[in-house]
Amino acid sequence: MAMTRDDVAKLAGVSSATVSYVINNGPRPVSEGARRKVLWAIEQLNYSPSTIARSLKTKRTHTIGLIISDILDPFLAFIAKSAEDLLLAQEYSLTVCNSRELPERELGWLRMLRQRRVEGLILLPTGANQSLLLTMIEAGQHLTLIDRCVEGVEADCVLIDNEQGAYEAVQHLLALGHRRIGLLNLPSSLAPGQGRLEGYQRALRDAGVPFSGQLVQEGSLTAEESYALAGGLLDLRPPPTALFVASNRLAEGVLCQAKVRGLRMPDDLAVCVFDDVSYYRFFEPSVTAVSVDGGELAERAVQFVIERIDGAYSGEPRLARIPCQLQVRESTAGRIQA
Amino acid sequence: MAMTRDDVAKLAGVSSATVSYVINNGPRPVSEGARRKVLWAIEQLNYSPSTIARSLKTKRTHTIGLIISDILDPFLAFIAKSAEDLLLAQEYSLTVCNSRELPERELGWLRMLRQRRVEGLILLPTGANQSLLLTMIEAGQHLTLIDRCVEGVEADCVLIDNEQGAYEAVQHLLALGHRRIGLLNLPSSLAPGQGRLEGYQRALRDAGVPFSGQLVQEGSLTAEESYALAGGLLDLRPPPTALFVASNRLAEGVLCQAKVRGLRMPDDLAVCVFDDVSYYRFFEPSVTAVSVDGGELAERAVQFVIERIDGAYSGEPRLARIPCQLQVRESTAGRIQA
DNA sequence: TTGAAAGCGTTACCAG
DNA sequence: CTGGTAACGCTTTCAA
Repeated sequence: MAMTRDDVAKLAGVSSATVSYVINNGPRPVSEGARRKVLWAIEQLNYSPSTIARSLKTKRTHTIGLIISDILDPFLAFIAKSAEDLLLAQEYSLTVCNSRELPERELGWLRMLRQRRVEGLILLPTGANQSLLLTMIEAGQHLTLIDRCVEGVEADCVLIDNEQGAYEAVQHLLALGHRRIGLLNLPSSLAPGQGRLEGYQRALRDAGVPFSGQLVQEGSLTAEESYALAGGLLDLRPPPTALFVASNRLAEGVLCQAKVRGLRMPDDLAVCVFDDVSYYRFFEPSVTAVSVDGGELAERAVQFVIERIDGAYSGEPRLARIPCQLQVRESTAGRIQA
Repeated sequence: MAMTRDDVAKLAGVSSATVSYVINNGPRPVSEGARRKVLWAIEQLNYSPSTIARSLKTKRTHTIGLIISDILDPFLAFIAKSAEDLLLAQEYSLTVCNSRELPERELGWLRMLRQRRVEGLILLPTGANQSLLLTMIEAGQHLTLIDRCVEGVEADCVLIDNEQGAYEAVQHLLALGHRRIGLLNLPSSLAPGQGRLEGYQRALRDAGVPFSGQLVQEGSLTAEESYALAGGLLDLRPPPTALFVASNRLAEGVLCQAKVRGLRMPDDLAVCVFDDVSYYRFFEPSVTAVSVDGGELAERAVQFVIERIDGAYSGEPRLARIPCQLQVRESTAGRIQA
């Protein structure tokens, strides 16, 4: 059913090489007559060239892979979308994979992408699979890590300034007079959780407020889990007057608890979230958040990986750090601003 | 840098055919000794087989393509994720593309996926590009349409029961006593908008409430646009007492307006949205929505396409219709239920 | 149980 | 300007 270049050549009455040259506009010129015939034959046969055969020959796939933990996370979805757009403009296509934070699944995708010979890889790593990553790098795979580094893996990396973002958020809560500030954190075994915890601690320290482990809970992906963890924090006696929540997924649990318990924000509970999500603006009350420009993150990651592919850069691993910005809204500041 | 099967064969001291057989577990048996040597050599060389060469030979890609309008739409993201999971379990991988509702972009992705020889295609169509779709089908491409049909294109199709969902939603608003119900709709030129409009109209008719074109606005993707359209509806004199909003993206504009104008839901304005999104549950007030099981939609679409590929089904185009369910919450019913 | 070899659909080199 | 042809890395048939 599928036509090949030979069919086109036959119908056009030229050689298959000529067909190639008109399709690729080069590398050598083709007479106008031949070109016309070829184009006509392509049209007739509905011929579509095979990327597969082409890749086998040229050893280029024009594909880059992106592994993230979960496309349902609005922040990650935005990164994926931004990366797709940026890459499309450079004639690359993007294959997006969800690791769900599971090393097993990450491993599977890494293998798969490797077998597909992606030319570059952008990875939000689980932290495991170091040995495969190392052998891939050694084999010449261009890799850019995002959001987290991986111990022992030297690669370009685009990080978020977690410590700074968390510091500002907690400082803001402290400035409002809160002294009993809970932290619902990502696993502190991973860099983002680590950084956010450090920012939290430093802010407390700078304000002379003692740190209490009781006020810190850690968890991750599922909605049920975050709901339960938030509940644990709110059950403390006395309860925290403010919560700093380390991610939008975790925040769902908190907002849910606030609703169920009838807590009014910010009076009964002030809430500040790391990761700004579109609906926070019109939430009731609107939600104070630490925002990170996902587009910028995607841009740096894409830039790093494309520069490696093009050979525009081939030196030491680079590090980019995306700054955060605190968006003060009603969930902490009250109806100060709409 | 990248090893080939021949390198492995050489190192293992066997033929390249043998290497193939151990990698693929067949189609013929390999002696334990040879197998062991091959495995060892693979390990040594960090060999990773090339999907590309394999595909060229076998004419199978084990890839299916999914084109949706926008991965940032939580409903679509959920479909993409569900499809990925389902396909992964059957050893297929999924390539997700965003058309942004633009025929141009859709065309580009269609061509790209065709060149990549995807074995199946799941498409949320813009409605354009019919001729390419037809030639692809004619060329044997397995296609499943989701959410909308395309005029003149005969393919398996998984639709949402828009008319029924909209009918129930509006009926619910009517039952609460609303008579001036605005509709913020998707473009009615597309099937979903069409169906939702029809459900809206039928509900009014059944209740003996006259239809007023004034109360209907149409628009689509961008946040700014939906905000403006919602504003238009709310500026009517007298304003509608209730709004039925045809999608979660459109609803952002409405919720935003409600906040800015200080409208209290449901007293000042009752709101019901088509598409249930996770945060509606803990929104303040929680948002009444028509929910559609995206997982089920994805499942049917994947099933259709895989059955075509396997040859398990090869008859007439099939149609599946996913039912909707009204989730009554506070934005219409008041604090009746938490 | 094994190896040799013929393709798969391209690209690009080498002669004309 | 053009056609023939040798790869690219793999699978699988055919003979051994």
